[in-house]
Order: sequence, then C-alpha cells, then structure tokens
Amino acid sequence: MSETARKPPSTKRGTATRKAIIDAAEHVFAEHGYADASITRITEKAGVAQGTFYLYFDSKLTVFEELVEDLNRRVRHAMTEGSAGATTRLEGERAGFRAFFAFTAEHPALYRVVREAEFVSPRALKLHYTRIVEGYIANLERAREVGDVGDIDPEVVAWVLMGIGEMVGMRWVLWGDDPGAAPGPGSTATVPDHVFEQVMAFIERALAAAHPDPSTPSSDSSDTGADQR
Amino acid sequence: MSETARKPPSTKRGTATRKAIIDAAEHVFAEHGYADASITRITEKAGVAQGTFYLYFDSKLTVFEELVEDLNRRVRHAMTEGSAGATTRLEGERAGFRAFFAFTAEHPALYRVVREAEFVSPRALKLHYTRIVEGYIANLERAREVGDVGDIDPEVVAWVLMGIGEMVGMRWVLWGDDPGAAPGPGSTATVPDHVFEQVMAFIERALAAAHPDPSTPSSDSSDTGADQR
Amino acid sequence: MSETARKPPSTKRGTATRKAIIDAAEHVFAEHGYADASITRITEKAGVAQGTFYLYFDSKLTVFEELVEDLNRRVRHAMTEGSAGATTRLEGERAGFRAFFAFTAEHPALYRVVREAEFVSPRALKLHYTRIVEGYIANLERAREVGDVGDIDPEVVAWVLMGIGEMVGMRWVLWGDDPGAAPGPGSTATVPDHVFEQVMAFIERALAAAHPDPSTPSSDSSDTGADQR
Amino acid sequence: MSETARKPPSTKRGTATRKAIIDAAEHVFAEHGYADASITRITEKAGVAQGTFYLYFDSKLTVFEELVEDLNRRVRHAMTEGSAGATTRLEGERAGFRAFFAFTAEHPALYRVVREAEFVSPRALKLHYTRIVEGYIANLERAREVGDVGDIDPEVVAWVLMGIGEMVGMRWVLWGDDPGAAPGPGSTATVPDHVFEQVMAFIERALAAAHPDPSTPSSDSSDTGADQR
DNA sequence: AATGAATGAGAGTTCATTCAT
DNA sequence: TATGAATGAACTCTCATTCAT
Repeated sequence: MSETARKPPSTKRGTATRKAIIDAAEHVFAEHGYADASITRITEKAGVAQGTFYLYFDSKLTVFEELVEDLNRRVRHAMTEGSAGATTRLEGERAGFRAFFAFTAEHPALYRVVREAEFVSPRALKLHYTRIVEGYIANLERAREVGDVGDIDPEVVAWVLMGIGEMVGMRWVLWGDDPGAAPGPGSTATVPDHVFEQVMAFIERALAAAHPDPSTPSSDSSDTGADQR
Repeated sequence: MSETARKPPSTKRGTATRKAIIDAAEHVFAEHGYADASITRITEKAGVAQGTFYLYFDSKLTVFEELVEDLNRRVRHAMTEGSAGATTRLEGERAGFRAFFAFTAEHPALYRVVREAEFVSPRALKLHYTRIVEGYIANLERAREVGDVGDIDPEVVAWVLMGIGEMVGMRWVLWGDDPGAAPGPGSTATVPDHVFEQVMAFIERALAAAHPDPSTPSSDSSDTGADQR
Repeated sequence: MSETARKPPSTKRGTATRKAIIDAAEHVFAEHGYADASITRITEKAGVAQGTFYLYFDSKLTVFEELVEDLNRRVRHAMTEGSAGATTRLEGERAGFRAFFAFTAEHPALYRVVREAEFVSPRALKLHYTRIVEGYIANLERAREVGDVGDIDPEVVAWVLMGIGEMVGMRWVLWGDDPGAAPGPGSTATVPDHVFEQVMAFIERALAAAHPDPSTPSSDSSDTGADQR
Repeated sequence: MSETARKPPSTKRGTATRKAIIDAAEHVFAEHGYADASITRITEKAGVAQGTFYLYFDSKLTVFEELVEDLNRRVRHAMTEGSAGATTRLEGERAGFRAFFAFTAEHPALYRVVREAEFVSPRALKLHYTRIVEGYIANLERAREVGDVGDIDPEVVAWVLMGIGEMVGMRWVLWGDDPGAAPGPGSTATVPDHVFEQVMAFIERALAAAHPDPSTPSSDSSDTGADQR
C-alpha cells in the first residue's frame, strides 16, 4: 500500500544511516530548494558517501516525497496535539493555528518544500494539502452538527482556512516582521500577537456569524483529524 | 553595470522577437516550472535559435523576473478593471475576486511561476504578493473610513484575503473539480458558483460583522487599488 | 602580393571606418588577448555596428594578422629612425634598443599580441621575428665587414639580441619595477637606466671581445634594416 | 573556500586517472594552445568521460596552472641535474643550457603554454620565469664572489640569459632548421652544434670580459640553483 | 553496508559569422 | 556604406545515477 517504493534497512546501522539522510535532506531542501539540492550536498551533510544514498532511496524524487509525507504527518500531529486540551471549538481552532505556525517556524522546510512540489511531485503536493484540509473538514462538520457554526460548506471553508494559514504563515513566520529582509535559514520568527488575534477574529466572525443565534455553547473538543497515521 | 546588459530592440522585428520569447517563456514556465524550463524549450517554442534568446535577456532568471512583473501588472489591472463598474464594496469585492480567478484560469503561469519563485527570486515573489496586497489594503482602508467594515487591521486582513484567493484559486481553478486529476496544461476550469458564493459569504461575514451596527449603507465604489502602474 | 586578402575601402568614409576598427582592435587585443577579444568589443570601441566589421576584414584572424604586420612595420621604423643619427655602431645599437623599449611601452599590444600569435597565426609570428632579426643581421654583417665586431655568426647573434630585447622588455617595460604587480593597461614604464646600461654593456662585451684588437674605429651608421616596407 | 574544491584522489585508480588527465592536458595544450584546448579534447585524449575531469580539477585554468608549475619544477630539475657533474662554471653553464634545450625539445608544451600564459594566468607566467631566473642569479652571484665573472648585476644578466635561452630555444628547437615550416607536433629538433657554440661563446665573452684580468681560474661547480623544490 | 570513481546527458551561455534591410 | 537581428556550433560545467571494489 505504500506509494513510494523504498528499500527498508535491516540492521540498526542501516536505520541510523537512513535517518541521517532524511534529516540532511530536510535541511538541504529547505535551504536550497529541490532543484539545487544535490545528492552530493545531502550525503555530505549526512556524513555518508554518495553511493550510500541509493542504498536507501531510489532517487532524489523518492526522498522528496517521503520527506513531504513525513512533514505532513508531523504538522498534522502537532496540530492535533496542540488542540487536544481545548474545551471549545474556538479554543481548539486557536490552538490548532498556533501549532501550525509554531511548526512552520521550526520546520521551514515544510513550506518551502511544499511550494516547490507543484512541479516536482504534484501528487505529493495534493496529498499534503488534502490531508490537512480533511482535518479541518472533520472539525467543521462536527461543529455544524452541534450548531456551533452556521450553514457553511465545510469543504470550501476548510480550503479557505488552509489558505489563510498558509499565507499568514509565509508572511509573518517565514518572512518575519520585515518583509524586505532575505529569508535566511533560521530567520523564522513567529506570528506577532496582534496579527494572530486579527486573523482569529476574522475567522471567528466568518464562522460564528453564519447563524444569527449564537446561544448554543460548543462543548466539543476539536481534533484536527490528523494523527500519526 | 553588467557587461552583457542587453539593449532594447530598435527595430520592429526585434520587438516582435522579444515578445515571442516572453510569450513562449510564460507557457514553458507554466508547464514545466522554472527548473525544467530550459532555454532550448523556450526558444524552440518561440521559433528562434538559442542564441537569439541572449540578444534580449541576460539569463533565464531575467526573463523569469520580467515575466513575474508583467503578470503581476496584468492581474492587478484585470482586478481593477473588473471592479471598476461596481457601486458597492461588496460588489467590487466580488468582481475583483472573479477577475482574479478568471486571470488565473487564463494564465496558470502566474500561479505556478510564483509558487516556485521562493527559491528562484525571493525579491520577485515578495514584490508580487506585496503589490496585490497593497491594493487590498487601500480598499479596506477606504471602506473602514466610511464605516463599511468593522475595526479591522487592513494589512492583516489584506494578507488573509490574499491567502484565500490563492488557495481557492489553486484548488478549484488549477486543479479543477477533480483534485486527483493531473493538472495538465489547459486543464484549468473556473471556480464553481457555489464555491464562489461560499467564499464570498465567508469573507462578507468576516468583514461586515466586525461592526455590530450594519445600518450604514455602503455607497462607495471599490477599486482594488491596482492599475497599470 | 599582399598575403592577407582584404577589402580595400573606396571612399573617404570607408577609409576612416577601417582605421577606426584597426585601432580599436589594437587596444582590445592588447587588453584582452586574442581569444577574449570579441568582434563585439572591437566594433563597440570603434563605434560601428558588428556587421560593418566584415565589410573590411574577412575574419577576426585577418585583423589580427594585419595588426601584427602593422605593428611590426612600426617598430622597425621606430628602430631605424632612432638609430638614424648615430655615428658609431655602439651608438646605433643603443639607440635601436632604446627605440624598441620605447615602442614597447607605448604599444604593449605588440608584445602581448605577438606572444599569443604562436597559436593564432604562426606565420605572422615568424614573419614578425624574422623581419626584425633581418635588420640585426644586416647591421651585424656590415659591422663584421669593417671589423667592428669579431668573427660571429650574424644570424645566431641576431636571434640572441632579439631574445635579450624581448625578455628585458617584458621584464622591465611590461611588468614595471615591481614584477608582482598586475600588468594593467597603461601601467608600462620604461627600462631603468642602470638596467639599460647593464644590458648594453653585456652585449658590447660579447660583440667587441670577439676580436682581441679593437683598434679599427667604426665609422658606419647603423640602420636596423627595417623601414616602411 | 571554493564550494567545488576537489579533493585529492584516495584510491590508486583515482591517482592514475588524475595523472592521465594532466598528461593529456600537457599534450593538448602544447598542440592547440590554451584557448583551443577544450576539456573535451583533453578528456578524450585521457580516455575518460568529460565529467571525470571535474572530479580532479576545478576548471581548465586550474590544470593549466598546475601544469605550468609542474613543468617549471621539471625544467629546473633537469637543468640542475645536467650541470651537476660540471667542474667549472663554463662547463656548468653549457650543461645547463643543453639541458634546457633538451627539455624544450621533449616538452614543447613548456614553451607554448608559457607564452600564452600572459593572458591566461599572469601569476603563473611570472612565477615560471622568476623561478628560473632565481637559479641563474644564485649561480652568477656565486661566480662573482669568486671573481669568476666581472662586476655585473646578477639580476639583469640573469634575465638576459633567460631571454637568450628562450629565443634560441624557440628559433632552433621549436621551429627547427627551417623556420618556414609549420611547427607540427613532434617536429622539434635540437639546437645545431654551431649555433650552440656561437651562443655559448657570446655569453662567455660577455661574462668573462667583464674583468680585464682573466687569470683567476674558475674551480667552482655551477648549480643552476633549481631543484625539486 | 558502504564507498567513491566514473559516467554522460544536458544545462546555460558566448561569439564569429551571415544576411535581410 | 552601414546596420543589427539572427544563427548555431561549441564551449565549460553540473549532477543524478551506476558500479566495481
């Protein structure tokens, strides 16, 4: 069922090497982008010989796809974890976004790699977005059932939320406060408070105002629907 | 300053050739992405020899940046034109988004090229987004002054709108109705009506609800602020 | 009889253009060397269009050869002129070398261009050296006839003198006093006095000592044998 | 510091390949000159793929400079070796020049490559001449101390000797007896005896005659001062 | 399991030369 | 006489991938 053919390591040493390569790949892809991320750079950073790479991956594309999948799994996990303790939809939503931004700050590779994926691996790109969106959809559907949001189309709204998260993340997390600055590695900040509040308020109005009678309290937790598989 | 800086063509033929190359570049970039858009492919499509390319552009990057600027100018123009006849902010907003989606459908290069620009030319990328956002900001500020929207931070909301437009455009214009299908060239559709309505309603609630007293009628036209320079 | 096919200009304007190109070529060749001296650079410096070049020269090689011939004619002329007023062989020799160094300082192209000619146009290279050497030979033969130098083989000695002039010229004229400095254009100095004296004394001993009885006074003028064709 | 700095080969095979490339480069440079010595030609002659070249050298310039250094080291070594058994300065000088001409005959690359170096790598060019000249200087200084030559300026005379060797080498070794013949590869002869004698006699007179009393016998050996580093 | 030398297709780019105007 | 747009072969260099050790 696995979609990318891989050569699984059979020894401890092998497993370690494989991990070293994937980790190196994350950094190299994040810093140089797919096109300029040479196998040489990756293996050098991983501390192994070039040939070793092909013991674990079929091609450059393979690591790329595995990395995207891996990061996707991890963001979704982070978002779920983040909103786990929330008692209201609103709280859960805020926690989810916060987790998303935090992850972005820590793993700029997610962003950068995904943005390039359009041409490198459309399949991986779609899978990535779709999976996150599915989490949003699940939450929104649940909220709609209990009347916590108005009569919206969960799928459309889910993509809208995805778009908001992505653009705000790019603008304030990756670019930092000064949009003119070069986005060097590690230069990631986090979303400033007032920006975060503005964004959440915007979303809340859009969702809550959908039904004129906001009397029903939401008691639902809000899992993003994503988890370690 | 560059030793190989190209001069603008001084003849009709030259001007035509230059245009042929830019046009070819738009299509090739859109279809293959920056990395795989070889000069060979571009000149073949343009019907000129490889060397001719360098008569008009210093490098692949140069055409890329010029193309991004060009497309940017054109979307902004399209958005302004689209919302020109609108009599209310709401109407203008709808017209603006419609124009945006229409442009995306016609020029998928805009999307695809910009998404890759993160690594290719961060400068061009930022300029592109920032300019569009500035249009949104101008509109929002004007609307806020006349009390047509609530007490929002125009800058933040502008980026939010940008994110919505981009993601919805990608999902429904570029991917089409079937998100599983490969996004071949020309496979672009337009945003389905109900999606468009859902998106606009979402935005409208978010903006209108910001002030509790929606009694003030908006009589303002709504220019997107973007125009032919 | 001319060895390089050329297209002679038939108008005044044409003559001027032709000269402009040759002059530009001298400078460009001197500064960049043959390989890096593009026609573009030459025509730009000459203030004409690229195509114009081929109205007057068959190829890059053609200008090169004509330039070498031209410079050769001019050094030989300078050397002859220089030693014209001399009354003794020694005086003539000194004047000839002085003129040679002075020309080198003023026309570094001579040196640089000739040194590259080995591969570009062996024919031109040999012609260049041979013609200068012929001048030396003529002088030496005359001097030997009148007993002003010992029993030397004029041809061998002529090449030896050529070698001395070339190396000293390179070392002190082209490199200047500081052999570590980069030989930028125009950085040419002239041979310092004490170096010149040492060199001439060296040559004088080598020639004079050949016959033990230096009683016969030389009354001969010393033409280098080279002149305006 | 360079991002693409090559590492020395760590295996026998690698070392052999590197040597094959350098050897091929020597021949190709000698035959075609720097400008026309394409990497393709070099690797073809070496019997390796084009890409292999860049495993060992950063660029064409790099091999060139390494080759010049290598040849320089070897001429100097040959000259020292040649004059090692000499018991008088004169003998040593003759042996040194002989070795120089012999090396030139065997390695025409030295000549041809160095002559082009003016534009390719001025640094390499100067280093080459300067190192040989230093050997001459050392010898001349020693000879002057023991009164074996007159009161000359060793530096100037050293450059003069260098010039003589170079020009004579070019004229009789590279061009052969018939200066009109094309200098094809392998067409190198050696300096004819009478030419050699004429040259040495010329030099001897110039040096010996510097002091009027040639009674002091020279007992000194004459090392050219150059050796394997 | 790991190495690293070797490959060769293909990239971007330059430039002498041609030719329609 | 002069232009300058167009050509295309040739160049240097990179890199994903293979394979003998």
